[in-house]
Amino acid sequence: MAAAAGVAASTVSRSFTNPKRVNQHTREHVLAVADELGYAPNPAARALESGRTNTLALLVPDITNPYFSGVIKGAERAAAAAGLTLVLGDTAENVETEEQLVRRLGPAVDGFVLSASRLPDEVLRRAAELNPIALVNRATPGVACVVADFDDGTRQIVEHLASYGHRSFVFLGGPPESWSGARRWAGLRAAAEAAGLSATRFGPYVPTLASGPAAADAVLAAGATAVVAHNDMLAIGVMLRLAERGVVVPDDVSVVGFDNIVGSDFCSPALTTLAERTEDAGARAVEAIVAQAHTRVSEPPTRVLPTQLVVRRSTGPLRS
Amino acid sequence: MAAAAGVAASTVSRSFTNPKRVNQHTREHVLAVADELGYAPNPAARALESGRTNTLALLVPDITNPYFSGVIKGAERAAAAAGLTLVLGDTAENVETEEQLVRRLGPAVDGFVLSASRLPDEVLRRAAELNPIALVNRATPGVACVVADFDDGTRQIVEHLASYGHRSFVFLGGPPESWSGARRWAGLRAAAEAAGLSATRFGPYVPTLASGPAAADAVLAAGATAVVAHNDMLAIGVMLRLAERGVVVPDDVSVVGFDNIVGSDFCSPALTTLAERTEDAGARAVEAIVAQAHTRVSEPPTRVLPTQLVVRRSTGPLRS
DNA sequence: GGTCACATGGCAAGCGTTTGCCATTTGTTG
DNA sequence: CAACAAATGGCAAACGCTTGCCATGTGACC
Repeated sequence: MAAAAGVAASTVSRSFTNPKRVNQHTREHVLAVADELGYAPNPAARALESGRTNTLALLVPDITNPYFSGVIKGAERAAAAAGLTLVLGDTAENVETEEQLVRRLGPAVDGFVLSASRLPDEVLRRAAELNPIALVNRATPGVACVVADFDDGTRQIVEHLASYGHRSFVFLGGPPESWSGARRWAGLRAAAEAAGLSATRFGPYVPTLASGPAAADAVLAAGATAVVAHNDMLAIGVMLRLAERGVVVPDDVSVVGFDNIVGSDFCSPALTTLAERTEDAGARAVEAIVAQAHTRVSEPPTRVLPTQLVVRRSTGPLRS
Repeated sequence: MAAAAGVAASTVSRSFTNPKRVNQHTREHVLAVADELGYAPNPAARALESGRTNTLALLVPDITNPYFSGVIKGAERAAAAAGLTLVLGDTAENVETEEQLVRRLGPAVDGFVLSASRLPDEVLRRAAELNPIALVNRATPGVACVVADFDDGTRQIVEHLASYGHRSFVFLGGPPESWSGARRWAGLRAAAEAAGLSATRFGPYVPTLASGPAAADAVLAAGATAVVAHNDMLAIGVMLRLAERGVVVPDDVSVVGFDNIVGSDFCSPALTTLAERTEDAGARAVEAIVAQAHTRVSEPPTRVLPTQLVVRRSTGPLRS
């Protein structure tokens, strides 16, 4: 390339990265030749020198889970806006896979967004020393994170149920390792106490459609009038089973989910659910990493994103 | 790293890439030290030397569209199995964005998987000269591709409707630029002719829930007894509107979708839809690229993946 | 014991950029 | 017109790894 343009490699380099350092005329010529040759600076060589790869990795437990689609999209958009390339990794809900990916990708990226990470605090802390890291819906001291406001969200849920006259509800728990699952239950319990409701936790359940029958049967056996499920998939699975058993939602039982996934709007009845701003979360996490790249601070910020209860047809008044 | 292990850099390198070239004992020691130090070879430096980045890019029109989740997951899995890193790009259903991404990522990756590409044949051909490319659900001469068997799939749909006594159906078309949309309609028309049914095409519609009302109303106005929608989201949108207007599916109108997305199983009534093997498609596309990296052939293969009609409750006998 | 093949480790030359430093040219100022 | 500063381009080192080549050590075979 340098030869083709009749200049030194350094001039080509500066034409791309440091315009003011070369004569405008020269620069135009270089760029013209580059365009003609379809030339673009080799990113690997660039990375070698600078140590910066202009690449970010986003790790999620399950790419196909629609809940993470929002995070992915938001991160992708923010990364593109910052001129960064996004590498996507699927940890298969598996701690070893996650750790391995962090290790393997480490030298190849400028930072990690870890969504719903299962990594122990200790491992996270160590990884954060090597690469900028931002957590989504997971918190650990010393690492930047973006979390949904579950305290407020769960309060909204409880008050919504209370306003319909419910005096108690059942929480169908998800995976025990889930940080957000723990936050949800803690929030629900606190809000229930504040509102004078009684809350019971069932489970843990694998939060999928397939767990619906077992969970629904447990709910019926307990004679509950309201159910809050770990996520929408489980909530929908429960509703399917309830319908099968002739139980009417919301007349007999009210059902609430978490996540507001695609489908929670068109299942039957449409599901009342707590919506998180997942795209925002992904974008903020990327921004946090970009900020860290500039200036590392000892105690990175925790951002709390608002949540909103989307009220649909799956909740209703307590049958008197 | 070399210093820490007390060997030369070349020995470290060979310990990782060329085990037989190093004494097993030495190698174990090197790997042990590497593990202790959390060391991993710098991919950028590796890429510089070899020109291979061990990275693949997957471009999809919309990451959040559940239809592509399968392709992403399949590609991710196949890439991981081949020791490749997957870079994900969202083209935002936009030709310029797609072209720009291909250009920008080109030197940084060993190949592209382009899912539902909107790029003109000419551009694709040119890009394929620079990087190995595999297309998913898009075909163009000279480029490897993996496509669903729409001819057979549409035949299954038509015969299914015919078996219920339907004598005609309406196809609700999607975006005019969609290659698979064109294949779907061509297949339906051919199958309809073969089976002696009459087929009419409405649209184009933006294939989302939101287009449901317009499409459903057109269907009702035409007095159709069966509808085949461009995809599941549109099909579900139509069903929601039909329910709103008191039309019973499948008693009054049968509805069929494409894609078998998450949610087609729990919408009401559950949707009869043509399932593609999207994970397989993603995996096969990655494999095609890996194969090309070894040996470039003049006319790369087209792989056709079977499709299967998933019959659920949204289709039924013609009301007599 | 002498030869030879083979196993193994080190040396050093790149790979394509970036960047600090120097040389040259051009323009400015007193 | 001298002296100096600014603009601009080139040179060369460095980034961390791979790999061809060479040096050394070891055992086998005659």
